[in-house]
Amino acid sequence: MDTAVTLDARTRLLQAALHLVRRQGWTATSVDALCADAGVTKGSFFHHFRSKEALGVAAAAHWGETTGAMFAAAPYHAPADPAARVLAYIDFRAALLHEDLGACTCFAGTLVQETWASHPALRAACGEVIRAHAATLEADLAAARPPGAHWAPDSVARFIQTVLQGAFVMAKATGSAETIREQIGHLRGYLVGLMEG
Amino acid sequence: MDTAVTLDARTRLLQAALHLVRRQGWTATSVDALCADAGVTKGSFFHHFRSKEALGVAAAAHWGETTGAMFAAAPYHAPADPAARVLAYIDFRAALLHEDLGACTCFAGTLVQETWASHPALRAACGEVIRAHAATLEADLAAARPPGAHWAPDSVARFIQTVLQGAFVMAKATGSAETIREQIGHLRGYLVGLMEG
DNA sequence: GTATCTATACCGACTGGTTGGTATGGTGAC
DNA sequence: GTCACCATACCAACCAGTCGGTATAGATAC
Repeated sequence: MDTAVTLDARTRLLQAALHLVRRQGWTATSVDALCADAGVTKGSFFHHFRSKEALGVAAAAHWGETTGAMFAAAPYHAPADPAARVLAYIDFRAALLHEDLGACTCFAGTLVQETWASHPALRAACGEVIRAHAATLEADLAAARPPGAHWAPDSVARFIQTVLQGAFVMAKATGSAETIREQIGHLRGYLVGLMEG
Repeated sequence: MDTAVTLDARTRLLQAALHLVRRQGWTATSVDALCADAGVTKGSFFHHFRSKEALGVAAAAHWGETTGAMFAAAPYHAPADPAARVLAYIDFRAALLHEDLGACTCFAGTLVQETWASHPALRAACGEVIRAHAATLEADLAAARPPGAHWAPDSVARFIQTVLQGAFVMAKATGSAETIREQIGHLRGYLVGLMEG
């Protein structure tokens, strides 16, 4: 028993990265702080990761895997109508929100905003995670697209992520997660308009 | 002559902050780097600013003033129809884009994403700059709102900023400013739908 | 059974360099 | 003189990363 609490050091470091980087940013999160949060020593850190950047790349992949599994198992796939599934995804994203912005905002979006110009490997890893998540919406959007509509499913999938990422920034600026809910409402209205033809 | 090049040290430091923070982020931009970029010494830095954080607050205000003056003087206010003015603003934002993301993305959005939890003064300064810019759109949106429409001008003004901020994050993730243009296209379509009633 | 070998996981003191910030001194305008 | 402005030298704390070493477990040999 107890295996859920006693994770291996590598996984604890990845979780510490998600925890601290979402709250403090990448540069402000030191290797020592990551080790303290994970309850491991510096020797252990550099045994598992060649560098701080390598941990960041692995953490982005870890973020993609854990959130990917969570979304794959979520109930919004249930409706028979593809347009209803898209809107159920939007409502599911809204239901995930709470006032602790450090726990409900996007790790990849936060990380890439800070490292896009200086750390190409981190930029690529974050870009891939966001692209892959957006891609999971394309099939439902394509099926929900009225004949003759002037929009592309992949472009709308990116727009959904754009609004979410922007809402996270705006929420951090206003200090309240309520901002995100408001913006998701506008996004929902736009999608309804697109899909009802 | 030559006054445009020989700005005072304080202004050069503020411009250095805009230049470096937009490309490297807040924590990764050191006081020494700011001084080197501005061509001043550390003594001068701490003569004009009590701390690095104080420079950040002043830089956010400087960003609000310079961009505010630029938008106030922009041609998108010309159309007689308020809905046309809103769409002209959107098109103006699109026209400002180019491939150098470090020069066409938002200083306040970049800064607040990194400092919202750890530097309350910076968070407040960035939040105010973004709020003030969004507020400049409210009058035109209110005038363009069809009678009986179910949207609030201030909320839509925030949505416009949300999409722009999100598009900047997505552009950094994909590595191309073309992403921003695509997202602004969706935003334009949503606004047309809202304003034509 | 046990001695030996090998690989993985982990530890924490240490290093060279950087950080934000300070102390102090100079210099030109009024 | 004095005061705003700037320069230089300096500091303690902190940074990412290194290094010599230990602990443990499984495989192989005899």
